Amino acid sequence: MKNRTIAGSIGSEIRRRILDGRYPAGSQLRQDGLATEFGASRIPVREALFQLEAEGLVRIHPHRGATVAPLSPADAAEALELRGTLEPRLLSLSAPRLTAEDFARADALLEDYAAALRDGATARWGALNTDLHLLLYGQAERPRALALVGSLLAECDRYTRLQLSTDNAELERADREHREIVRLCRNGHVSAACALLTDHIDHVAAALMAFLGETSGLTKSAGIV
Amino acid sequence: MKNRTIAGSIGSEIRRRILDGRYPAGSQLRQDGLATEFGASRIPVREALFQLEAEGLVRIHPHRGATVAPLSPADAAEALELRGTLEPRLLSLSAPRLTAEDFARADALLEDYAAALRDGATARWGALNTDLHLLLYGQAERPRALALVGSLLAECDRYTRLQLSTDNAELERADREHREIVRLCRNGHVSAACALLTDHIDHVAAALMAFLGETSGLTKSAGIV
DNA sequence: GCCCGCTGGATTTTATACAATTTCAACACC
DNA sequence: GGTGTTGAAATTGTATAAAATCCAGCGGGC
Repeated sequence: MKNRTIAGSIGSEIRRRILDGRYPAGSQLRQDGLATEFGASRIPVREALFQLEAEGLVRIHPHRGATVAPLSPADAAEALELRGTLEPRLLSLSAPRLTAEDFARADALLEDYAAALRDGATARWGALNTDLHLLLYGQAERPRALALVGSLLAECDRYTRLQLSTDNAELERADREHREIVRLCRNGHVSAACALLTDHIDHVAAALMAFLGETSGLTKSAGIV
Repeated sequence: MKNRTIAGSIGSEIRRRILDGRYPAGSQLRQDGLATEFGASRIPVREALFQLEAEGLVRIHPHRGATVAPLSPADAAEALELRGTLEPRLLSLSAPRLTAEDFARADALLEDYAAALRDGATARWGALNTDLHLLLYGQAERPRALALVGSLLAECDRYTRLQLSTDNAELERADREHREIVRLCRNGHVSAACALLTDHIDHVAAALMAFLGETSGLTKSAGIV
């Protein structure tokens, strides 16, 4: 997964650190510091920041520097609302065309997911969740929507990571629902799978909103590692 | 609308030229040429290209240069499908909250639109259409979806511009539908406005698909000025 | 005849150096 | 005491130049 260009690899690393929380929401990203940290010049760093801004993870204020995109309940709600609109539609298109190989990969991802769950490796959870969702929509032949959903999943992971630091039960529920969705798709019950997917996203949204609501100081909790 | 940074203004200019068709789909965008053309260095050009890639107007192949994103019927269909999914939802949220000032601006845009129609100034059409649509969704409080729809509208303009070079009747129909949508919103008939908007987008999609289908060689017609 | 590796040229990518802009704190002034 | 201004420091934005990469064409080998 290594990028052929330094800017690309720096961008991947910064993205990972933002999703990790190592670069907290709202924090300044100084080009010079990042450049020396990665042992490169500032220009690849600049390009990486531009790319990340396009993904919505970074905000660039002209002549005032780059900051990690802030977290807000409204933004999380909108991201999940868009996911709820787009993902079931993609699944309904993709599910009938999923191949045996796709299901094999889905099973592997579910296994990794369960292993990460046992090990308490919440760090791996986000990527696995994204991979599984995108895999299920891969046969929809909607590349633009797929890329968009990928970006939305990445951003939702930022919020979910906050939530997971206090509540692990959601992960097991997500695991059960993922397995059931895959099972329904495999057996050809497309509409049932889509309905469950809708419930899945709605529930994630509701749980996340409840979490964000009770921890009223979002900016404070955004600093969690 | 002038950007504070050279990269921003260069990006705006390149975007305009891509939408104009002055940079045809698939054509190479050489950094050196653009830099000398704009009287700047290559670095602002690079940053502008990165930003445009994020908008989907440019594709960057590492170490192989940047090309204008190709036009394909499948891509147009997906863009319009997404618009058909997102825009009615946005309108239903925004329409009840539109202010008198919003309607005044909408009327002004409709006037400009009609003037451009009389003058045969198809060049201005795209921006006016985008402005009107975005204005109608402005009160939805969905910034992410709004930005996404703006990007989709820009891309749809690339296709519509091809179509308009041979068929002007669609513009008048669009004008009538726009006026009716605004009238319905103003009178509080939100669901009717949303239904009409859905039809509006569906019809644009159908007309565009028919046009793209009959001019089988899309790559050829993509070279139209 | 066909495939493979190599070299020349062009283009992108990155590094270094410089200029423009913003920010913040000290300070005079109202 | 509050407010506007002004300077320097820090940071970003841009230009110039060097390094890495890729592609096309060509010659040699099988």
